[in-house]
Amino acid sequence: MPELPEVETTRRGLAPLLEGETVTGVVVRQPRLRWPVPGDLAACLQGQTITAVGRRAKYLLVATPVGTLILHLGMSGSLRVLPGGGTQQPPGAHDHVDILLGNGACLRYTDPRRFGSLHWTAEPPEHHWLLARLGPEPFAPGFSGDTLYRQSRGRRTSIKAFIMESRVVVGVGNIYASESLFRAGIHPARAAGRVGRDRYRRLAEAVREVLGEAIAAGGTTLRDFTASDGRPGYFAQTLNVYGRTGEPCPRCGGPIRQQRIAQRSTWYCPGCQR
DNA sequence: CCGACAACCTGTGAGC
DNA sequence: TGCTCACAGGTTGTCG
Repeated sequence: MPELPEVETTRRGLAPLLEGETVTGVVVRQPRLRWPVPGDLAACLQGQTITAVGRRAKYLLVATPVGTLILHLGMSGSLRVLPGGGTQQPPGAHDHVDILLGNGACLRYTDPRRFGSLHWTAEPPEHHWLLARLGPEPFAPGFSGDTLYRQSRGRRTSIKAFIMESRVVVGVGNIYASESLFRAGIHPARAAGRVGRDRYRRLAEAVREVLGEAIAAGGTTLRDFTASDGRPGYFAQTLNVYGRTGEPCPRCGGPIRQQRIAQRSTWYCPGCQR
C-alpha cells in the first residue's frame, strides 16, 4: 500500500475535487474487503455534502455534516475521480466501489488485494474503534525522541518492529522504517529497549524528515501506486536502502544488506547502522 | 502484557 | 512458452 506519504498525496489530490460536492449515489460491487462494506453505506452517504477530506494515520476521513466515511487503502488500494459518473471507463475487476457526485463525477475505489476498507461512523471519527488506539502523528508534538525512549524501556522486540507499531507512532510502514533507521544510523534488528535517548531523538527527526520529503515528492512509486491525478510520485529515486540489496551505501559505499526482520524484508547498511 | 505468527487477497517476476 | 513459488506498500486477531 500506500504508506503515509501516499495517503497524504491522495488526500491532497482528492480534497479540492470532493469538498462541497453532494453524494448522489453509491455503488458497491464487491463488499468483501478487509472488513465488509456496511450494507447501509449508500443510505448513510446519500444526499450528504462532503465538507472536508482529512487523514488520521493511513485512514482517509471523508467528512459530512452527519458522519464520516473512513477509508483505508490497504496494500494495493487507490482512489480516482472520474468524470461522467465513471461511465466512460467501465469498472474493472478490482473497481469495488463508486461514489457518485452531484457534479457528475465519480470517486472510484480500486483494490486488487482487498486489504483496504470502508467504514461509516456518525460519531467523531477519532472515537471509532479503528482509530481510538492510534499513537501520535509523526508531525504532532506528541511524537518525539523522548516519548520513543520512554515507551521503549523494557521492550525486547526489534526497533524496526517497534517503530512500525501504530500505538507508538502512526504512518511508518515497511519502506520508511528501513529508510528512517538508515538515516538515524540504527541497526534495524537492535532491541528497542537497548537504544538510548539521543539515538531516539535522531530517529524521531529521521522519521519526520523521511516522511516529510516523501510527501513533498508526491509519495513513492512502487509497483502499483499512482497519485489520484495519475501522476507518479518521485520519492522512489531518493530511497537510500529500500530494495537496494548489494548496491553501495550512499554514505560509506559498502554493500546494502537485506534481512528478514519483523516478518518483513528489511534493508540496511551493516557499516553505518549499529 | 509481550512477542511471534497466521490470516485476509491478487498480481508479478524469477527461476526452471 | 508455461508452470510453480516467493514475495509485495497493512493491520488485526490469536496463540503460547
